[in-house]
Amino acid sequence: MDLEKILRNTDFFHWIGDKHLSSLAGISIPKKVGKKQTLFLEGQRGHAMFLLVYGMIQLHKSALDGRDIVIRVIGPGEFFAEVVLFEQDNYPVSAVALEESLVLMLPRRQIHCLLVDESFRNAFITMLMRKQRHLTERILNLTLHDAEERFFLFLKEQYGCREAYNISLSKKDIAAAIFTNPETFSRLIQRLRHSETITWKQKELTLRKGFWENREEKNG
Amino acid sequence: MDLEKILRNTDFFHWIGDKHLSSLAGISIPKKVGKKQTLFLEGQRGHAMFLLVYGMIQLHKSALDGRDIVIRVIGPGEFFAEVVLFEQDNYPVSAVALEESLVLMLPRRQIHCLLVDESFRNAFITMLMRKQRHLTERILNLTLHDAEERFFLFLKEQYGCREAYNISLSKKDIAAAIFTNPETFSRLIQRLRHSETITWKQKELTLRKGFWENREEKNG
DNA sequence: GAAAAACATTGATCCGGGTCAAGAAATACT
DNA sequence: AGTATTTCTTGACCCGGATCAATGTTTTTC
Repeated sequence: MDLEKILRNTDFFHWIGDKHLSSLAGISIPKKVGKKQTLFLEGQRGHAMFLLVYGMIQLHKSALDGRDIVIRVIGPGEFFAEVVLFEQDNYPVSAVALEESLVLMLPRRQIHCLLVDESFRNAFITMLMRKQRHLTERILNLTLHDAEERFFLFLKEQYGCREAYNISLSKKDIAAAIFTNPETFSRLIQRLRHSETITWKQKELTLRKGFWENREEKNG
Repeated sequence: MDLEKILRNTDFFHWIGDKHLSSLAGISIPKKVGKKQTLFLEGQRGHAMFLLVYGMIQLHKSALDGRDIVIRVIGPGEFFAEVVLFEQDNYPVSAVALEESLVLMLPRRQIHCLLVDESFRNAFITMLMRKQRHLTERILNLTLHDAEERFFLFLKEQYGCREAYNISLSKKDIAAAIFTNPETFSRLIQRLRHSETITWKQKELTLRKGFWENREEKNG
């Protein structure tokens, strides 16, 4: 596996000069995470941020009453846990692999060195801003969309607008990602099946032809 | 008014060397914003971030159906609209003053120059991370607390844990900030009045003695 | 100071979706 | 394989809070 190539393919490292890129590739540590395995726990100390190469990672926070809230689901090419580079040493969320995944660990020290380079710095900060925007969208999403809309937004964000999907996540995990529970999600799926909006057997999810186009008009 | 002193008093600029601080004070443009006045609109072009000196600024986003969602309420000493420094030129939210406020405009160009300095850079990025964490908390808040809890969290965040508050915000604005509507908020207030948890006439809000202490036990 | 506009309260009604429970189906375990 | 455990589905029930509507109250405006 060619780390340098992987890094190059993320939109983030696209901007970086070869010199920095290869030095980064040199210091990044690849790590496989099996399905349901925990990468780190909320509150744990840590000195590295991560880049997801393939797979899917769920970031969640635990409430005092034991409930878990999914903050976001990370897809390939995305960074996470960058908070640990600066503000504090403890991971603010827990990270669990929803599928078999490969991550690169990027140690804090090296990232700090790279920040001296202006192009790297700007790319890094831009990435942070994009995250912030994303979280903002999620708040919007949460308050003014119902479960159905959140489901399709989830599909769009994680896999893009397609007509057929190969879903390896469990329904339970999807339910959590769209802030609902398995029961409600199951009912939602039934409704969509009956209205012939979707079919879903095993891992094969397909949408009614022209689904996204019609949806766009409806929502502007 | 001594800009340099104001800047020095924010936790952010605490770290900055005098040299940078005064150069920043030199380039920051103070601006008064009257109650209900708009500082900028979602989608508008802009090249400056802001620091709130006093007052209260509401950041909100408009949905397609016309509803407005409050992303957050900015208090004195906080930065906002920093997204415009990097990722894109357009403000992603609208900013309206909920009370008479004073802001400092910090033009993008100068901020970029300051980022070359390591201590400034680290403080800046740390500030971004803190925001991210804050948004994350807000998502948690939204999903697992009810209106009552959100109200007290709002009080705590905006004014701290006190027993008496002087509230200049309208109930309507508070309702929006805690993601509910005026009707529900009004009913909530009545409930709290009857259970003798609070009194609230005019701008004077007072909490039952020992309110916060008892609350802490209850919530861990 | 009167009219208009914005804000606040209260009541009646309704619904999305959370919770509890119990069975079915799929996975994992030895 | 057969059992155990987790996941998924379905039904019954309930509740927080949104919505609509009507009225009272405060603030703006001219």
